[in-house]
Amino acid sequence: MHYKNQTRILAATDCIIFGFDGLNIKLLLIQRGFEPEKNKWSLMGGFVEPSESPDDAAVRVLAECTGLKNVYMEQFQVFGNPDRDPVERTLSIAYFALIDINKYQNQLSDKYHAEWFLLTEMPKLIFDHEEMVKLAMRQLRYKAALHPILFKLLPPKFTIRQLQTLYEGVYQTKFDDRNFSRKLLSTGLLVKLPEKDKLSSRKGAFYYELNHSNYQENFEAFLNLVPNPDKFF
Amino acid sequence: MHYKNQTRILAATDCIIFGFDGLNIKLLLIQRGFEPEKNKWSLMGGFVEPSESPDDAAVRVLAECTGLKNVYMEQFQVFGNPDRDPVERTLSIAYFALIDINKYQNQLSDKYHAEWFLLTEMPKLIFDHEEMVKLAMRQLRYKAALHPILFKLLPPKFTIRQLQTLYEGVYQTKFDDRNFSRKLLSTGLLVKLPEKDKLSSRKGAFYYELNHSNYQENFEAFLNLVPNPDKFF
DNA sequence: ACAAAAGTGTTGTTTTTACACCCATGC
DNA sequence: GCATGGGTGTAAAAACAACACTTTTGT
Repeated sequence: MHYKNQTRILAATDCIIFGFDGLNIKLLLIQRGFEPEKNKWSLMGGFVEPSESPDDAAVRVLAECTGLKNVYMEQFQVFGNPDRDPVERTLSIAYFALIDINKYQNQLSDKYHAEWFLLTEMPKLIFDHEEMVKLAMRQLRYKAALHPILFKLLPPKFTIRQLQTLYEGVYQTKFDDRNFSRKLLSTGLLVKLPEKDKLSSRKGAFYYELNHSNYQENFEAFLNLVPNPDKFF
Repeated sequence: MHYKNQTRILAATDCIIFGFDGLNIKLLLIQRGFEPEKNKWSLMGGFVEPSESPDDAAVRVLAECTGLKNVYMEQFQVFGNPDRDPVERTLSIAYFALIDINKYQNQLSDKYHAEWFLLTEMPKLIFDHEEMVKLAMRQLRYKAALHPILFKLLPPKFTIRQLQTLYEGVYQTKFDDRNFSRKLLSTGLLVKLPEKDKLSSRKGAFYYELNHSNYQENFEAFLNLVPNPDKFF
């Protein structure tokens, strides 16, 4: 049984993969492996297979391209202009993913020619992928202003300074150190570790890790680590 | 030119249409006009046509079913389990819409057998439409806690009491009258009109309307009309 | 001893909450 | 004149923003 007189179209997922190099937000891009636009820079994407949901497809594609599983991913928008893909009509369900850049070991970078790019040094992308990046970045700012998602970009142990640098990179602004760390610590999301990071200063800065049960419980609660967040959208 | 060895699938939009009857939130449902599940209750939906984006399709379907244009609509989630439609695989891009229930004149209710339902009196729905409704409601609560979208459910002139009843309906709780009206008036979104609504009390309550330029400017700003919003998600 | 980053407290302001009484009117 | 919902103020608490100095330690 099937529906009559309806047009079936391709469905794909594309994923904006964010990482943080300690100073700036980066995007993981690949050189497209097939025609058209072969070897042009592109987001990681792939078609939705018959047996999988779009979410499944996005997870699979990410795993294929990066070797990573259990990654934070969020569906944020469908891109569906009839002519967005010149070959044939393709709906793209767009996701953004946040990964700890250290976990991405370049396993597959030869195969896919993947590379990290600063947002300011991003090459031209195929199709409507630049628009996707723009919207993903906006979505990231929006969501991160309310919920503690940026932790997903950091290694398990991190200093408050690293976290603040991350927030400052995302919002392209400076936050007051004292207010930032006070707010952060008052959330109860962090556990202070006995070790210090001695790489970035003589004195050394204490490492923290997430209190995972608190983190999960408070994930949906509205946080306010970003002053006047709406001015950034 | 087309992509080889890929499966094309149907793409549809479904729309959760919210209205407010002065006391409670309602949903507009229709009896499905074709097999399978003909005459079962369903969300308003339709297939995405070759020449239109999903957003276009959602707008068209809403106009066809209700006669309404320029409606507030928001894409909120793709539903794509391979077996969600028993006939054949169909992706559904889900939207929610907020309409002034008075504007819906039942123009087409005969054709589509459309009816308003309280959430508590909703009939069984086809496919995964009940899950869609649940998620749409959650999305509505989330968004309305931050942005002044609920105004879209009211007529152009309304009293503060009506608005508060609306918020109380959405969050199923009572708000403090004085705090609510103070917060609301302090947003600068409202303009007091000289007329009063005399229907609901002897004294009469002043009507307000939106200050449209302020409204558009502040739409993205985070509001706080709902105390402890996260407890509702 | 000095350079470089870490860490920490106070104060004034704003925002939020909780709470109770008078007002205007139609009947 | 009374019942009904409309409308308003205040005080205490909490959250927030602005701001500067001391600590640690490797060189």
